[in-house]
Amino acid sequence: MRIGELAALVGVTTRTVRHYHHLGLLPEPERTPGGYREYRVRDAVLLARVRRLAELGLSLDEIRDVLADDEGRELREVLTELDADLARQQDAILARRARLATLLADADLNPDTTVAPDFGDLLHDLHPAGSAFAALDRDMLSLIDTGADPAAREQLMAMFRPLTDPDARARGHALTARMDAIAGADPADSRVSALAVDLAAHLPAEMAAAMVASLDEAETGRWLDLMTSELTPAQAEVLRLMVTTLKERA
Amino acid sequence: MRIGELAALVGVTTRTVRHYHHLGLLPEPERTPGGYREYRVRDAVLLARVRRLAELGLSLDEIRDVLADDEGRELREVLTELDADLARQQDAILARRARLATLLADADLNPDTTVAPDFGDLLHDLHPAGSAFAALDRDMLSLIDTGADPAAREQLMAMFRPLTDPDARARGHALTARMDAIAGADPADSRVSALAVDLAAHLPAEMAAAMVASLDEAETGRWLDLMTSELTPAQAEVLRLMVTTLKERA
DNA sequence: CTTGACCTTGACGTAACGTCAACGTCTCTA
DNA sequence: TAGAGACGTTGACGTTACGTCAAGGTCAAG
Repeated sequence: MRIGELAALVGVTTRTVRHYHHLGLLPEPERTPGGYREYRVRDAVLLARVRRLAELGLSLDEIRDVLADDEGRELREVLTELDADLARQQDAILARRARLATLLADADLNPDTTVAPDFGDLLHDLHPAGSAFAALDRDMLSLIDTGADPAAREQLMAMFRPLTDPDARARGHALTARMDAIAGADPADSRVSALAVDLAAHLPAEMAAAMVASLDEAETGRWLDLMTSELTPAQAEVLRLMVTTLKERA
Repeated sequence: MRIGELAALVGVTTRTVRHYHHLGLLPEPERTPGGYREYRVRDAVLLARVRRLAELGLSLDEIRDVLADDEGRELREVLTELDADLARQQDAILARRARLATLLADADLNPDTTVAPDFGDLLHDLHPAGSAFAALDRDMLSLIDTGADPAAREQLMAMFRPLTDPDARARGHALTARMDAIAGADPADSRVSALAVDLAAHLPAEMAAAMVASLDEAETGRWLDLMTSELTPAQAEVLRLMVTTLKERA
């Protein structure tokens, strides 16, 4: 038997056979005077055994270990471990398909794949279009959202619910407009401190508490720096003053 | 923000971020005078979006296509296709775990992973140890077994059942011994033709029919050549004569 | 001024083969 | 007997999504 026939017999390519030779998974057979590998039935059996293990999902390295280890107890260990690994993969696929299903069901309503559907709607409603500050705020919130686990996200949504009421939304839009208006103002402008106080008053109590608390945690405390570094001096000052106000209130 | 902070924020490594730059999945930000990449919140949002799609199982190439395509209809297509792919993977894992389970359940009884457990037992019983001919025959049969689908394998097992009866096994062992005995004989030896006739008589009718039929099929017809090429001239002659006898009987 | 943490580009390594390239061998046929 | 076509040989690069050095530059703190 030459290599093509062996490969066809076992259902692999000749490249695969040579690869297994190279890795030492299959012994090199005798050569004909012309240099061709000459296989016998035994080689086909050995190759078929390697394929069986490979199709179970073992890596070629693992297969070599198993074959070297006199096929005793090593095999059970590896197979058991492999089964556990497959179980994990099953769970992972299940989770991914679940996320896919909600995404697909919602894709028509909400073409923004950045963020969970419900939270995406919320962000979309909350802020007026065409505002640089609103864009930044939306980015920050969607970032926080993507980094959160489902429980934390639910908590986050709950905190925002008071702001989705029509009256609150109108007040929010007005505040956003004032933030845009002072973009070029002096940080000492009297409108700056006034806006900070009004913003602090506008935030629901729970949200204010969460924001203050987050400032002391290394992982979440950076949001204020991140935002101020992308705002004008006056706008940054508004945020800093607002946080000060929130702290005093706590 | 510098690259390390961005990466930590989104939960990836800096290498990943640079990789995405290289592939054009994430725009290169401005550089500081020192040559450092300087990121803004928007970049974190873009990176998070890429990660979301990647974690769903899209390849980076697919992600680039999706992002380039104005996020319209392309996304639905890819996601639907991905879901089908995941479903197939689930089935594959399920099948592998099933095979694993039977292997694990049987591994103590039968340490031979070359062949299905039940068929392995059968082969082990059928032939005496220490016979070159028996070894070759076992190899051939296990090869045929690994190449067969479950239905064909069941059929195969059924054909062998008559040979597992104690009397039949004793007769089979005697025939194997005779085959070994004539290894060095002349192909014209009278024991050769006698053994061929006795072998033909020993085979169950169904098996004989299957063997004769297989000779005319390109895929399965090679078994005779494979075996004779690994036997002594006299033994090969026995097989050829046996096949002739079977053909005449049909 | 040094240290240490962070950044830069460049390049090789991973798993399991697929896919040329450049060239020899074998078998069949004209 | 010569040529064609099928098949074999080794060698090396491509694939995926980064991990992991290497060799060096930048920056804040002590």
